Amino acid sequence: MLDKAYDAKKYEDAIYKKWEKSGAFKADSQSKKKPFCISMPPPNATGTLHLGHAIMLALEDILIRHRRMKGYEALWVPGTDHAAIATQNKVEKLLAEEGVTREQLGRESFLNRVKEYVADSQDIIRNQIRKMGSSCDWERERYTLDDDLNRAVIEVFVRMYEDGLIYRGHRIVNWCTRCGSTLADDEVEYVEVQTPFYYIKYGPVVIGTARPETKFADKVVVVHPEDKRYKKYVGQEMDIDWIDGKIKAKFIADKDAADMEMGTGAMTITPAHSFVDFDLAKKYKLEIEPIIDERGKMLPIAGEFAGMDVAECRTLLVKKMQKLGLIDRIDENYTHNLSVCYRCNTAVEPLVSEQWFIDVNKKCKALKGKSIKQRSIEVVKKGDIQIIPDKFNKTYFHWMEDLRDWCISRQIWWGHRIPVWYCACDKNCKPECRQPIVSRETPKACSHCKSKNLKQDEDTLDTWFSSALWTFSTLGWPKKTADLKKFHPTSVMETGYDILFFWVARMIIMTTYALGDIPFEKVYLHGLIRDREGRKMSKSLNNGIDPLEMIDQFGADALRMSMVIGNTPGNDMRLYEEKIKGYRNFTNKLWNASRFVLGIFEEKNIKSAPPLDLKKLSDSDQWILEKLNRTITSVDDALTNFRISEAGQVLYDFLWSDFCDWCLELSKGEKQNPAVLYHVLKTILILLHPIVPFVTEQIWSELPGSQGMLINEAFPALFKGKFDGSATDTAIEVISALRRMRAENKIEPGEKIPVVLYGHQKMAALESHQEEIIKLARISKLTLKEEGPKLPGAATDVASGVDVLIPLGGLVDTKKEKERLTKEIANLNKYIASVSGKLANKHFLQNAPKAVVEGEKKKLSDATVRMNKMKEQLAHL
RNA sequence: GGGCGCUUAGCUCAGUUGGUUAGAGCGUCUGGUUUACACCCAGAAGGCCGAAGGUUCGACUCCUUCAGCGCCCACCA
Repeated sequence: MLDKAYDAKKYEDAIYKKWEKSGAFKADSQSKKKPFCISMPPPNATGTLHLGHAIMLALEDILIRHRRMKGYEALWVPGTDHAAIATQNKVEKLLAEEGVTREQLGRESFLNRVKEYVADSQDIIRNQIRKMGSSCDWERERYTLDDDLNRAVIEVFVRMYEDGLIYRGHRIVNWCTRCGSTLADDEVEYVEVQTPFYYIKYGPVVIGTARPETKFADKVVVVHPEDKRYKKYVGQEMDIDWIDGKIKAKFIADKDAADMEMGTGAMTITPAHSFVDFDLAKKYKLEIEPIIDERGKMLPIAGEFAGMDVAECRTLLVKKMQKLGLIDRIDENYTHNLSVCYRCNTAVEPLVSEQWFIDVNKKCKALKGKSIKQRSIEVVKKGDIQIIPDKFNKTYFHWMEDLRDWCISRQIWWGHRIPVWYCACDKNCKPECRQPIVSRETPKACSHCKSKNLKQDEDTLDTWFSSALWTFSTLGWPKKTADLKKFHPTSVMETGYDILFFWVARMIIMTTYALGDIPFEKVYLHGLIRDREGRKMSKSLNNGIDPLEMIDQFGADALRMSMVIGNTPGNDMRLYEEKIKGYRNFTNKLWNASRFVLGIFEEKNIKSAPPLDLKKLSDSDQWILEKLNRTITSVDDALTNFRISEAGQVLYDFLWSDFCDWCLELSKGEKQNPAVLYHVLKTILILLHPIVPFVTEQIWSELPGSQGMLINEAFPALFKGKFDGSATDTAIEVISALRRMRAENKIEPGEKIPVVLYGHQKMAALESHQEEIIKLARISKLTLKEEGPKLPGAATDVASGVDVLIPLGGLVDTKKEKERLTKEIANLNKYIASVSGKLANKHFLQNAPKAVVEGEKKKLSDATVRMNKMKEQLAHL
């Protein structure tokens, strides 16, 4: 016998072990079944999982379990990501607490330290993924730094290099001075800050800047060609007084670069520390002179400020400029967007550096003669990849179209080492020796001078380079594995919309290149989980909810449901304890309904599945089977089409309202049909299993005659037959009316009352449900007639065409009853007016579909009948 | 500056291609130990579906404008 209340903690871990041990999560690449595959977005191997991971695990597990039950060969590949910068930062912080820097430790020891840390994190993460009930194939678990995956990374790099898509170049990049590394464009975030804005006299003009410390080498002034104020200077070269004496400055005009409205309309350019200026410098072939170095210190060109931090330099430089009379004025309330590193929030310094890039515009055979940009846009435009919800298409296209070459080299230690070597022989050797050697294997000697003195590139690859290969590298590529053949392209990529660019877009880029194929057919993007006030959960606000704590309190099933119901793809949701508690209550409801049904089986000594005779069904049996059939259809449809919330909602309502409130209550009598109860309960367990796998599996194990584990059960087929539950609908409406009337007239709930029903056309329905009506409406004596007279002083109502009367004069509050009837008649009047208005409209009759017109006619006649009865009753009171 | 989205009951949110007298959960109120469940049961109150126009026989649903809120991208010398 089941416990009185469901205690998730008591069962979940054991159930998970049983699943895992049984091999139920394992997918077979040799099977004949149609494949369904999800690559789990690999959590960063840094610490613990949060709700963002929890919602991803819940959604993906629901999809996987549903498709598995539907007969697909379902594969869910788990894994973790080395998360280059994030992990390195974490370990650097830990080291800082010990007073050590990574440089002091040296590359090798540092990497060992990181490996230890990652191994610990992975253990924690694996455990947490299991806690959520995730039915992923642990034998296929991967890590982005696994040897196999490293091979895939190198393979792609070398191929891209050979195809000319990867190149090495001196270009302006985003540089984090704290991480000491480049960042990709989308790894830069912007924060609004207030800084002083300086207007500085630059010869005959005044220029505005928030960063005077970058201006030491500015030698060119750009103005708009139409700007009357400055037209006279264009093309001139003149001596002007600058920070360290006179310099020569040139004036040029550019209609795209200069904006007359902005600032003073004149600007000087700083090619080495501004993306826009860098491009301008290229355009006009200007000198590109660095001012700030890679540690964020001023270079010798800054004269007495050399070696200073940027901030310090700025303060002192402004003082100097003031003395020199160069400062025109200072605007103290200037707000602008400061670019910062997405991993450590340090200000990003744009600077020029020699780095590796992926060319996004170069056309290439492997991309069907198109560029990365073109291919990536094409596969979504053509619908090969479908993004859910589709509002993200536009965002995706927009990002792709504006994409600049992707800087992929990082000056950090943790990650995939770039497979490039340089000949370190005497520099006078041969000019060719300065060419990088790009190779799959460590080269033995320089191919030009045969020197064995080779040095590998110190840099590692952007972490997103390796995660971009995730869908296929995890399946064995570049080897032609059975897994790859069976499961790629994967079916769905389910992840948060916040990494659409970082990850999803890059997977599309890399897969269309390396495999000539899409990485996945659908992209399902979930929203962010926020706190009760709609704020992002964060450490600094301390408003985060720990999924493990919630699982401990309410169970994994409850947590899963709370994140999945009432939320649609792409939209953020708020989550808080009461919500999770509500779904804990649901799991308990399911538990108790099962407990009740199982009790009946025990009582009747039912030890195995009782045969269900679909030809001998009471009206109530048909009623619940019809509802169940509808539920099966809509749950299947909803899950197939990624409307996961709807599937959960439909099941919630069916279990609670239809099954518990009515089916089980109606079954507490002589007409109880244990076979029907058995099959309905069994079907409910299967249907609910993808969403709440633990509680359903536990109940399943207690269900007499259930075989094997629920996880392996097939998704239910519809019960065959035409089921008519209309008599039960009538009974339900009559019972509800009686309950309402009792409450309105303040009849004690315990008190049994006499009731008169005039059934009219519904006599048969009422006769067949007398027992249930008497019981559920607490009736002492039921008088059932086809029709009859109004009873003086009786409370009356009409339900489903049946006159419902409670003829106890003393019990009825006549005044209230009059008020109620008057109000209802007024309502009906309005309603009838609107419906008959519609039906009087020629255009409506002409244009509306027949079914709609018929529906309106029925509405009108029903309402009219009801109103007439109400009027009669009112007259009779 | 460009783009996207949201605005429905006190709160959190559903509402499939336009056809409901607009739904759920929580909360509130009235009552309840009835063959599982107080993590429960029965009942009730509560909404001009952000505002104004338009299209349509018909609009919460489609279009336009506006307001408030939010997000993303670009970037301001």
